[in-house]
Amino acid sequence: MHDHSAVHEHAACCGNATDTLARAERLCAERDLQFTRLRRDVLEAVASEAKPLGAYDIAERLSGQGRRVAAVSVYRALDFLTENGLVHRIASRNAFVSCGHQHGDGAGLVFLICRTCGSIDETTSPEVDDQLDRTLAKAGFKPSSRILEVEGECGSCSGREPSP
Amino acid sequence: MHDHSAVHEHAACCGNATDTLARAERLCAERDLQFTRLRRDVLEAVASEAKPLGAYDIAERLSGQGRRVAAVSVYRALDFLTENGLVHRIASRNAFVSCGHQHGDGAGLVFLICRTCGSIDETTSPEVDDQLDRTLAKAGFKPSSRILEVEGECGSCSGREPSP
DNA sequence: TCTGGTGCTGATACACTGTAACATCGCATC
DNA sequence: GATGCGATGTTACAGTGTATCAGCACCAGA
Repeated sequence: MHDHSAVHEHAACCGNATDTLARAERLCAERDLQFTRLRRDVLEAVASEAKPLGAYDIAERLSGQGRRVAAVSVYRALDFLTENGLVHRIASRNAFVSCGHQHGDGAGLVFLICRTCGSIDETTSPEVDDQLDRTLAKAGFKPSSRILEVEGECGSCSGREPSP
Repeated sequence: MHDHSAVHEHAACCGNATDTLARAERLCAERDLQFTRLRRDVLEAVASEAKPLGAYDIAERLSGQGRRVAAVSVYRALDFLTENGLVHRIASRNAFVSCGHQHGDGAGLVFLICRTCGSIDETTSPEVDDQLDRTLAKAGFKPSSRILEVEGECGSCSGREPSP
């Protein structure tokens, strides 16, 4: 069903897809939102990859076997999922990853994008948030949302020799 | 030639376009690079707006009067300008702004994008950089580049009443 | 039960963003 | 002049995202 030959071996991978789905289901029940089949399938597709997926990739994965999922439907599902914090958009890649954490809604996320294996990790850093808030206040700027994405090499890949 | 009816009144605007061009000329001379007409025109277009411009916007502005500038040419010019730090790409908008500062090449920039007037300011913050480096080190991640973009309301706009 | 509204999905079309490939031009160098 | 190189022009196309309208399920209320 899905390719495991790649380099990544993140905890965030496949094993957690079911967790993510369960959490989503709970959250939607709490907020009285519909966790429909399409939304579930889109979330599952995203959650089963540590790499970010494009909307068209997702559409392709969900299509086949007599089912056709158009990209536009995927976008709508992704809008829903991002609004509810279940999925994050990676602006620098025009792609999406499932949210691995249960952070408070307001938490400032840092995305770590590995150039070598293509995987994405997310962290939070209150210290960075603090300093950033201070910087913004000094500039007289009232933030409402922010994007912080770092490209580089992840721990697993820098431990490994670069492939020849 | 260009619309001044808008809300913004940033110092970064129009008056500085000539400064930016002069700096670009100097920099290209130093590095033995060609500062061609197209590159100059693209930079001028970007520098004369505090708002980020899309590549197709730029192409449109440069076209007319018997001249036709295709978007692909604009992209090439933008590649050149971004590689040399004269222009920055705003990932969250798929758009470009001219670089207002003379920061060292490695400096971590923070882009402040105003939702109300659409203008973009840029700052740097060594403190944020410090904390971010620390966070990345803790995660075992070696950064090579990063994006930090904040959306919100700029000082001039939050002083002003919201338009009805 | 019927009816109307609301929210989700399907489908088509289209706009915007970005790249590939090849031809041409100008310029420096040999 | 011949050659090579970088920049630009041109066309075509791939990838990303939105607008719009139609159908469908489901629920509330008459």
